[in-house]
Amino acid sequence: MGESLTTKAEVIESEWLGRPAPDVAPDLIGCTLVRTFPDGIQMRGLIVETEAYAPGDPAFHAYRGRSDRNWVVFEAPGHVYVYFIYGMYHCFNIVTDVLGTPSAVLVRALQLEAAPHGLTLSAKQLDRLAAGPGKLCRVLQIDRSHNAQRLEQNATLWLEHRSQVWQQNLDAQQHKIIQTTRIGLTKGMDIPWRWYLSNCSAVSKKLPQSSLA
DNA sequence: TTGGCGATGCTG
DNA sequence: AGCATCGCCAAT
Repeated sequence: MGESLTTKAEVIESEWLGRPAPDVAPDLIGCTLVRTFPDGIQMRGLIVETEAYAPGDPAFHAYRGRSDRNWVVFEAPGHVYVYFIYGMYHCFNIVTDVLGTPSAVLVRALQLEAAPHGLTLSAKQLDRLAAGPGKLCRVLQIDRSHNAQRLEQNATLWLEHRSQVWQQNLDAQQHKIIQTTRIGLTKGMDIPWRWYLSNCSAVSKKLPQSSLA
């Protein structure tokens, strides 16, 4: 009974990520990011907001070619690209598409399954802990030491596919995936490569530039 | 409720 | 100099 609804979480393989970032980014909404800390404790969060960065995109770090910072986004799908910004934040990206084609998805927000150990939080407080790319990295303790690592099961970071229940709810339009323009950019502001889960309080609240007109 | 700005340091 | 950010504080 209920067998079809309790199937084990399926790990996302690099082959699944071997597509253009604007195809992968919406598909990652509803998937789960799993972080294992050095002490073995795991933290899990539903991906609720993503942005795509792809060749020819003036907002992409790789727009002007390979550099010491961005070389990882030219690697095979399934690598992690972490960069440091504004002197105090890290941003976590998933490398997609084929080897040699710079392509990445910025993971902007997670809905955490549980509060970090020792913290007692309301659901609302919990939803704000990883609501934004910098906050996400802070709570998951992701920094440049994770750059160029591979996403695979039992590594420090890996991905799991949408659960059947989540997919069924999406199909039944219990929730929706909204597409908009990206956030915090001075170039490529017209490209609608941001996706987020509707009615989710774990999505970052900031509005894209284009919605200000 | 919204908007402007400072903190902070790496990158090209 | 500019930046794929965030939280504070002032103005509304």
